[in-house]
Amino acid sequence: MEAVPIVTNPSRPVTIATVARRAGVGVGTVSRVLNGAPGVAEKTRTRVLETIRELDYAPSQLARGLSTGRSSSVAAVVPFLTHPSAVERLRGFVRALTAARYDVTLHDVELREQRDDRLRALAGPGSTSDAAVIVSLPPTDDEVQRFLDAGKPVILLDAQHPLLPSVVIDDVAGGGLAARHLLALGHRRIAFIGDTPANPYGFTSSVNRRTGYLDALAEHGITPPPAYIKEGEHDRLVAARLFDELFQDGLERPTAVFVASDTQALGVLGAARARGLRIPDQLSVIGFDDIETAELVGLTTVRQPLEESGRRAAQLLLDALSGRPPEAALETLDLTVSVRQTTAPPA
Amino acid sequence: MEAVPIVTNPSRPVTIATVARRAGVGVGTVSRVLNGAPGVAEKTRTRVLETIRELDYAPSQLARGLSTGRSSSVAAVVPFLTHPSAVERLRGFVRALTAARYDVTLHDVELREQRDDRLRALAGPGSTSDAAVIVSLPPTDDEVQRFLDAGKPVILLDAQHPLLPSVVIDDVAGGGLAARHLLALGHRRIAFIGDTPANPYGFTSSVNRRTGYLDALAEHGITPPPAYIKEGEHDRLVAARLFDELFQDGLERPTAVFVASDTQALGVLGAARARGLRIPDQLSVIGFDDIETAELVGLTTVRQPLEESGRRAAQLLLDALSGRPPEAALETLDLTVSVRQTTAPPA
DNA sequence: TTGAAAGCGATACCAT
DNA sequence: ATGGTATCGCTTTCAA
Repeated sequence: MEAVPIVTNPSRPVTIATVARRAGVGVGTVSRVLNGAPGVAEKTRTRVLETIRELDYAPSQLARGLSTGRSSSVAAVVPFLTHPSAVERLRGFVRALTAARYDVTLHDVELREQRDDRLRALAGPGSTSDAAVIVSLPPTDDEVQRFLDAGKPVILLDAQHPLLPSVVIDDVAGGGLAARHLLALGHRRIAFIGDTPANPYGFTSSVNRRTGYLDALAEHGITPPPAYIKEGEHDRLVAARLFDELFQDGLERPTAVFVASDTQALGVLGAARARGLRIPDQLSVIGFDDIETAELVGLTTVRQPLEESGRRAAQLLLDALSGRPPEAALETLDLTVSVRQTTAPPA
Repeated sequence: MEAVPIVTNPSRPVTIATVARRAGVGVGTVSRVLNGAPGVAEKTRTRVLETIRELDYAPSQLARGLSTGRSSSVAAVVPFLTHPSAVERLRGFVRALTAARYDVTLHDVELREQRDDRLRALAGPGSTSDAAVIVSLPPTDDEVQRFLDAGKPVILLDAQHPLLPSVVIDDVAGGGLAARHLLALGHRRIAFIGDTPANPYGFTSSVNRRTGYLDALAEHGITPPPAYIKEGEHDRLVAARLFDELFQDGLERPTAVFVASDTQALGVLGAARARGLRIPDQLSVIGFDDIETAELVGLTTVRQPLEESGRRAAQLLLDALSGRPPEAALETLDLTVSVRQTTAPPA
């Protein structure tokens, strides 16, 4: 007794020609039906549709793309590992684009070199995607120019460039928000821990948040000692180390610390716990971003609408793709302070 | 004075023909160079390569795909929002596939209906991807058959099917691990909170973990009262509610609870805190998965190698794509207990 | 070693 | 309203 073959359909793959033949029409007609083009008799349309169903036919996206010059797919360049916030943005982006029947190809960037390669490849010819969103990575002028030359719409999300539509927040204002929250509670000795300005990706949010923090303090006539400002690689453990440095020298201890990202704030929280510091009684901590974990651990933080930012970027991209002029070159999202359990008046 | 046009390259896009013409060779030769095919004189190859560089040419993936029948892209179907663990798996997967020069298209699935649509579309003709990985979603026999018919390799990650290579863990063993950790600490009244077996996606890990838990308890002659076993939607807040139910009736309070996923365990932790329960003194909590947040909050949990599972799935997929026979139809990853701060001997 | 030409599977224009 | 055909940009025979 022979083994029953698993493959049900050993025949040639069904193409538009198969459908046309079977339905007794030309390929042009099938194509019209497929694309809802006008000028097809109702009776014909029905017959074709039926044949399509019988054959379980679906047009090759590849062939369609080659023919039309559009692939219905967009690229998302994301620092996947380094930024949890990027994942939440991506979520909003993918959802909105899926709803619009676009595919999203994911380009994880964790190394400087990858970043360069990806941007170069995506902008060039040969790339499959119709457009791209770049998350948290400011492109250089040359890179932008390449995209422009290629005629590919690009949206910047959490990054900015004069020639590209961007969805951002006002980091300076956000830094001010954080500092003022602490000031309002009565804190005067407020430290800052953030990302190094010399980071390989060109992230600038941390420095801007620092500026906002310094401005707010200045308004209150406060100039923090240089030792209150610690910057290092955007990493939880590095942030913990920086926090510990605050306790070395004969430095007067801060009563509060503003950490420029939740990821780093989480590290600070851990380090503070390790020191036996009661939070918020002995030390207030405020983060920035409001990633999901922030809520889980009760971290007070400056909230930016991460998922919504993804949706907005998607919308701008869809606008650009449909040839509509961008509503605004620069879209700035609102910030609020999510007050939770890590901030309180100083002892 | 005229405005300087931004567009540097108003000319027709550069194709393989452009390169061929410019280099004074046929397109076939350029193609051979592009693909490292043998039989090209070194001198010719150099000239072509140079021309390619001058023109900043890159072959159209679309055209190449249409011609070869392969697109160098694979689909990843992921319950993005419902499972944080899925993101970590995806990370490993994307990394490995990027290294192998494949594109990954992301298919977020949050609704039952989306799940069905996506699987159907990806298996059918017309789909761009050469293969697919499906994360945490067990496909039906019909769905599997469609993939098989289409000749598209599929790997299941955190899911299982007799006809498909799968990367999984032994959930029953894992449940046992969790229970035995608590038993070893001296606990006897151990509750269980998990995902509902009737979930719309067909996730089965929770029931299996429950089985392992029950078996381990039975080995110690313990049969937990039915009220100790709570199941509901896989959601943090739902888990918190289920936990609260443990305190209703005249039920003898458990000294420990095994929660079938970290996401749910985080909810339980919150609910316990809200009740003023000191953890682990008054109550031990152990989760499952070891997502990143688990470490941050100090949750004791059963650890499965999430990112590595993604890498393994990628490897299996690459094997399948290169026609090598799958090394094993079923790959089972190791589990360990990450002991942190939420478990201790009962008071 | 190389060039020419036939597909790959769609779309879109041109007749009819 | 519909069929036929050129076209998209590449790979891959087939000759030379």
